[in-house]
Amino acid sequence: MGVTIKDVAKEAGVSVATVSRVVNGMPNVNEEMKAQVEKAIARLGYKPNQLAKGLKNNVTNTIGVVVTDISDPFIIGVTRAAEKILRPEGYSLLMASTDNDEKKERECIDMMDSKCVDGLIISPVSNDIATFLKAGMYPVAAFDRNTLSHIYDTVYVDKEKAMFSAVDYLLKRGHTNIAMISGEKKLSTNFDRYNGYLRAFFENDQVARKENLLFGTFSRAYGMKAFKQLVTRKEAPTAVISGSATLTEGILIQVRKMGVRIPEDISLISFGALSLQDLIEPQITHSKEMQEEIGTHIGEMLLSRLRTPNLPVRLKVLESNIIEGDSVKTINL
Amino acid sequence: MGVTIKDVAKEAGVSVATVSRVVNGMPNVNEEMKAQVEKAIARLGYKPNQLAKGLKNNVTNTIGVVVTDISDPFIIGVTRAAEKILRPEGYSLLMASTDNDEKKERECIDMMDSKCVDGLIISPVSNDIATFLKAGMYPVAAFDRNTLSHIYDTVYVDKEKAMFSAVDYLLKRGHTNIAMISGEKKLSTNFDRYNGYLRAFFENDQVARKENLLFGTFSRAYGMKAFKQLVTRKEAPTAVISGSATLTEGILIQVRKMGVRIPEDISLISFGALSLQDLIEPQITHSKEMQEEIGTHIGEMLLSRLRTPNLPVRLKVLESNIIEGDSVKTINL
DNA sequence: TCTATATAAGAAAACGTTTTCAATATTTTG
DNA sequence: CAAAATATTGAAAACGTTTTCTTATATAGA
Repeated sequence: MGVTIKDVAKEAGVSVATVSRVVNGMPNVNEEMKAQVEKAIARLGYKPNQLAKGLKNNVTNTIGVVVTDISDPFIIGVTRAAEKILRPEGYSLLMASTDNDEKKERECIDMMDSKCVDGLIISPVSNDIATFLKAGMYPVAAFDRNTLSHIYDTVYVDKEKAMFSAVDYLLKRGHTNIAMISGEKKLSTNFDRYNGYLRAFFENDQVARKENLLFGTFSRAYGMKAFKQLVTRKEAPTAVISGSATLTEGILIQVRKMGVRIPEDISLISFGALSLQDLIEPQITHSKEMQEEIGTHIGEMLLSRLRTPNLPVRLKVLESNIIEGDSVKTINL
Repeated sequence: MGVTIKDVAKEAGVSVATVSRVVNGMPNVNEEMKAQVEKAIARLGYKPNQLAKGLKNNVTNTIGVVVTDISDPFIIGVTRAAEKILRPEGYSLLMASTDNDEKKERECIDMMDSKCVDGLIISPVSNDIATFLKAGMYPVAAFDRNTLSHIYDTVYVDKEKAMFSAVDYLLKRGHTNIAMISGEKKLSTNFDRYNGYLRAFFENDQVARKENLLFGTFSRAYGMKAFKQLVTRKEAPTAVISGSATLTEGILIQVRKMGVRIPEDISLISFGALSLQDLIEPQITHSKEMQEEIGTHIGEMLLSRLRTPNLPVRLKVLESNIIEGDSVKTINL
């Protein structure tokens, strides 16, 4: 469609091979010729076709990003941080949302595959992703879920520990009826949280109640719904742990709607800070989502593996501590 | 690298032409052969190489998205809405941020060009973008800036009118010392605002002051800085208009930091609602950014033009009305 | 039965690159 | 100055597709 290397060759009166050599800065090309060719390139405005280049060289300078939802602030934060690492190295990002749907995830990966991405950034939904991913055999970096950490480079926050800390924090302050609102049950991140939740109860010699663990979707809507359900129970929990910033937003909207007071009526701990945390009353006690750190690590891991493919598989576990606000009340025993 | 059409042909004992015909559902292929080929495809797990396909057919099923910053909530909102339209039709999104830098913008467009995107979504920075964009001649849909509305399909919010409404609203309530905090001065959107600002003063027989128009970047940091500067002036404005939700966030953080009261000490109108608007005191009087509407229109425009390229150029102008909150005080004259 | 027409399948060119290989021109060396 | 080494160039194959053009086979018409 546009100007091809052949056009440049004709314009400069040389062969396409020579033009290619000039374009790619190969040695052994006469200075005079080189100047000729460069002039022709400028005159015609030639840009190498990356499709053809990719087909020949097996390199597209494109990284696929397969995530749950590209409009989720957490995901965006991670992606943007990774982009900051990858873009300066010449990579661009091909993005697709899976909406936490295994079928869509598979489609996305197939698409990335057939578009020959050089690498993949993924927050895996399905556990058997490896079976249909291995065909490609390009570098993969996973985050937020640790189901694939034995196969692919992974960076994730230790959710078991984070949840343990949150529950322990609450138990130590006299809460025992502690609810957790989280996203899709099948995600490994939720299994980790579940374990952390149980361990905290176990170590504090308390007994957890099954009905206090609520799973739905990482959305405002579910945050609202779940919180409402909790509050209207006969034995409403004295504290709630929210699984993500987005869920917390929903919870807070519901809180205001129902006129519930935090922390007087119910205590709240959030996984992930709100984007306008500072402007909201009360300050929410939370553990950081660490989008920046995750994204940066993901970018760097991918980059290093693109350069030296047969590195050993790496796992980067980040720890997130509780940052105290004013949303937890101490109960007198 | 992976399984090619040649492998399938060999496996099925037919020619590549036949395989291609089967894959693309072309007529004139024997049922028996077809079954053979399909079995071979399944056995080998063949996926057509989109690079090769794109090279041959001039179709990549990829849409380039060249925007100021992929982590800006407004941009994300638009992009996600467009993705909802485009993805089901088989397109995926190749994203790049320009950071409002003309050079970067040009690089991004060149990159999209050389990766042979089928179409482009763009919020243009530079005004002479058309000169280096025309080479490609693929469908382009622009938003948020109207500099290219005579050349490319464009959807944008009438910022002149929106700003007029905001200023008029304030003037009618007794404010005359009205500041505006906005982003990069060179952007057309700011020129429109400037015009709206002046027109409101003119129609209300008031005189505008040049020093009340502040331009910087669409960032929290600039919102904080500009607001501080305004408030510490000897003749501080009685009202501030913020050019974007992100700027408003910065302003509000500064407001809290400095202990300024809204609207008692200073009134505020924001272009764009905060994501947690409902949770913040006071409710901010604002005009909607309309991300969803913009993104949906962009997606639909692009889609229709991909299908029928020689449609006349379309311009969709959206109107945004003032939504009243509690952040504007009426001054007794 | 012989020719005309559909139908089915393959061979090969093309898309825009890179790269190997062979050919030529230039320089160095003895 | 001849031979060997080196530097420069171009022709052509290859990457994985699609598609045009043949060709072979089957069906129909006379």
